[in-house]
Amino acid sequence: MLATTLVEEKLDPRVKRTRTLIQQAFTALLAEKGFAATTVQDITERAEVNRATFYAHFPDKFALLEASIRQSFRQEMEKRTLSACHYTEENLRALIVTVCEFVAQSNQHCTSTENQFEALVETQVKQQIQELLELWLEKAGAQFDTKTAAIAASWALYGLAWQWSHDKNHAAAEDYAGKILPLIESNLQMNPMPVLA
Amino acid sequence: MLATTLVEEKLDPRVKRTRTLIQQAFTALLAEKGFAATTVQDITERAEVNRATFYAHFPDKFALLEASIRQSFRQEMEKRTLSACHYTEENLRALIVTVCEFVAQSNQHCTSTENQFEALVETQVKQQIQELLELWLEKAGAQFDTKTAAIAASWALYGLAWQWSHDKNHAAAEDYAGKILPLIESNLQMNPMPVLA
DNA sequence: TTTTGTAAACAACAAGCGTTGACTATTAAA
DNA sequence: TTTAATAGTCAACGCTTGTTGTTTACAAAA
Repeated sequence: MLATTLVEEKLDPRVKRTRTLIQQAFTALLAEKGFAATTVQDITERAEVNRATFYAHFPDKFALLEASIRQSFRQEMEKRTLSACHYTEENLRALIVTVCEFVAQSNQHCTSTENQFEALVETQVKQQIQELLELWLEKAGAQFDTKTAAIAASWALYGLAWQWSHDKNHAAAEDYAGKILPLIESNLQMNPMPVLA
Repeated sequence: MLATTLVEEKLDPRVKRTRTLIQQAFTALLAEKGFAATTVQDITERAEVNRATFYAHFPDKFALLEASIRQSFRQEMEKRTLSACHYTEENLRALIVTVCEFVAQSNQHCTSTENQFEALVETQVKQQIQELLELWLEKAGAQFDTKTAAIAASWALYGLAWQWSHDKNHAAAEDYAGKILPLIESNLQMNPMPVLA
């Protein structure tokens, strides 16, 4: 396994090229055939890279997906400048919408029960939500156990977003966000009493 | 795939025998080698059953695990007569303890990052928690959206249990249950104001 | 430019997976 | 007891996976 620098600092141009080719091929195949149906061979053929080279960069196709998901969700959050800011009700609302839309979009790539795909998305997204919420709570100078609150809130949020996205005729993400906002807030202890419609 | 009756009603004795053998072999191997290291061949050799027969009963080893988990968690709940009763703070506390202990015990079978194993446990356990909580809420005649509340609570509960079980020197399950009880209750809207230590 | 490290290509490997078709054994009903 | 249905066995298949050893190509330093 070649050196995998998370921050892409001074990277051998060959490495950069190969990774880009693999990522592009993967993204395309994901849209075409879905995750389960895509083999490592498919990816390397499309990328015009040797199969052994793939394994020099990623342990398996799951690791590749993991990296893709993490990157694209992070981008989504940065686009909405979520990571930089602090806790407000409006920021939380924006986060909920972001998660809902991201999950909904992800699930287009997986036919019915591509279990492993969904599990990977879940892990990556949840982790980033949790980190963000913990940051918010600490910035807000919360007196209670911020870690525990962030865990509960991130799981609850992801679960609700997942369910919403699997509801075939779901409301607009913005409306749903309004509905579940007090519920998430109660996990963060940011309001005294949640009221669910 | 042979007929898979969830309730074991009038089942060909050969089928019964084969399934039992497979389940037993699987359970043993899980304890010995962990899930990832166990192959279908291992299972069928141990069970003294042809490999093709395995595929007549389960699509793959993941489906087998799924069935095992569902069954054993259900048993665990029944042992504590959780499924039969209604919502009380004490029952919720017992549920939390049950989940914590089950997750902790499950994770003994998976070395470090057996990701797929954990994901399967998560799905099965969460689903059953959710069903139970929804039942409790409806029995209690809740006026709000019980489905949404049950989803949030089950995800939050599982997430907290998971984190607790991965904390290498965690407190006793009973103590932890006491700590997070108000948090879970707030998702179920069963108390006005959670206070986290 | 030459040298040196290292990425990528290539070919071959053992292993596991999931499926198939022909044959045998068991079950439950006529 | 005979018979029809079906569960199980067996051997083989094509395919994907992850790995390895060798050779070639290239990037950055001397």
